[in-house]
Amino acid sequence: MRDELLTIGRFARLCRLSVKQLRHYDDTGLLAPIRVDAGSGYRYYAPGQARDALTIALLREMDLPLAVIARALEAGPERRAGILREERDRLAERISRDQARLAMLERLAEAGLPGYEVTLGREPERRLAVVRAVCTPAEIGTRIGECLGRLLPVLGRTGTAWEPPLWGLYPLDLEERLEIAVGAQIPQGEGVPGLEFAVLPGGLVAETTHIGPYAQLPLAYNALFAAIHERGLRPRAPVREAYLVGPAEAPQEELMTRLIIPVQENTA
Amino acid sequence: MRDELLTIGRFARLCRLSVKQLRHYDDTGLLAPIRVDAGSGYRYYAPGQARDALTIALLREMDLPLAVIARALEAGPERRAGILREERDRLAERISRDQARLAMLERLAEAGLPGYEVTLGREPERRLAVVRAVCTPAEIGTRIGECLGRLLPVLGRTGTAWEPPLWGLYPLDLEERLEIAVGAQIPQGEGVPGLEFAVLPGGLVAETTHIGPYAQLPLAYNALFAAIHERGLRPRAPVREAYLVGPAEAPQEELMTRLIIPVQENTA
DNA sequence: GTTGGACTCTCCCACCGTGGGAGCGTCCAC
DNA sequence: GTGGACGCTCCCACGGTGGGAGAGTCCAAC
Repeated sequence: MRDELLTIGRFARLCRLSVKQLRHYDDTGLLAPIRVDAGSGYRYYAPGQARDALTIALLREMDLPLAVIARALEAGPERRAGILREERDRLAERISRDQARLAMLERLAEAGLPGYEVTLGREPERRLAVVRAVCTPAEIGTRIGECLGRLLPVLGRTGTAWEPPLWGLYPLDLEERLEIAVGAQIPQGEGVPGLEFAVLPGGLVAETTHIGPYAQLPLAYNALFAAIHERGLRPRAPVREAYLVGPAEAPQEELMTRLIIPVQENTA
Repeated sequence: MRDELLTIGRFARLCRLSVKQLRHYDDTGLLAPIRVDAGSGYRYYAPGQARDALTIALLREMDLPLAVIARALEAGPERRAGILREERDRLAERISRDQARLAMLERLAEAGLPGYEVTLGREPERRLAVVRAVCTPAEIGTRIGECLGRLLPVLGRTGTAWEPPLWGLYPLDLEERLEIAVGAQIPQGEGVPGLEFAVLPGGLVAETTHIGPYAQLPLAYNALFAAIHERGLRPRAPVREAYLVGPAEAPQEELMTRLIIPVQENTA
């Protein structure tokens, strides 16, 4: 008999969901029982609702948010496939983020937290031809690439004899709106037509060298900032990165980056 | 001057944490400011606290729970490494779970939700020699392997002419305490010394065939249960899996499994 | 018909970490 | 001394699930 209705407990066991979950799905409109007794408030489900409930259980197992599941249930097959593809991409992204985290954790567990030798030194003044950009922290990688794509052709076209390495300039704080820049040191005076000119003042700096993927730079910055503050110094913008061995020259694992932060005595 | 104290806002920018976070870490005892003004309640941080704060930010970035971070901060270097290794393993596990989810999602997005052809049919009675086990849902894979490890040697030793495929028996509901069994069909009568004997009654069943990794079996069960309930039928334990092509014979992608659920007319 | 036990109801709280906002107090430089 | 930036506390929200209290309901066995 198709008409036989099921109480919430039976239905829950049938669909591998908990009673709590079913009530929650009712409250949020995701899956309402086919009948609710007006007097007692008892929920009754039809066997035919098991398909939806099972689908919900399945999609929850893949960690889709309930809101997304709701859209997927209401949508037709083609839109549903689109939604699932979106979620697949979201999940793929999370996996790659997690893999980066895993690598960092690995490194931390083996090398320990310090691991970086921080030195104080003096930097000479440097004159750079730079390209600037504004972005969010997540976009840095892409934006830097774009800046390089604008910087290098101009240097080539104008025959500028720039001196490696390439430089990256960053603010001290990782805010939502970051002003970043990529530059190349140019030999003298007055810059390159079509490129902005910038002077990095010389003076006291703290520095360290990071070897490995850029995703693990935070480890190095951690050590660097910690050392700076422990010495009672104050970091000053912009933070400078010198790309000693860049992505064009070597695989991720062998990238070499010098991190340089100008510092100032903490004159209170 | 090392003695200069920082207000919460300054300190937050320094450590790439939000003010809200710092207050929360104070409340939970993870990182207390070095001084709290008794009158105004203002929190003041010492520059030397930046190391801890930066470490917290770093570990949070790797998604470690605050409680774990707290333990890691208090612990010495060697215990810290141990904690980090644990977390690394946890993360690795999550990644592999997510990868399984990703594969299922992929399949769902491309093949759509139905994808399985469910047929109704009649099964003959089968006599099995079985090995039983009790486990949680997560342990199924391991336990089944163990059962096989107990079943096959006895069959070989006794020279029993069993008929492939191997069978798995499962309860209908995935509860915390699952009674599962693995069995082989034996030709006649009275079983095998040292093995339990079981009879699978013949009768009406719903069935479908799954090709692919076991992690994606839920997709097939979803279709199967949905079809059963839509036809107004009632599933009956035990659910039977026939391992037509098993892990010993083929790679994950080519595993073939027949899912069989005895059903009963819904006599109300 | 009654009783008892299994089931169901609603409502509140907890987890975790973060952010938003209200309403009010404090600090410092002009 | 005044304005604006900054600080404080307290509450609520997100996501999804579980636990538990206290009360009501259903049904089968007696």
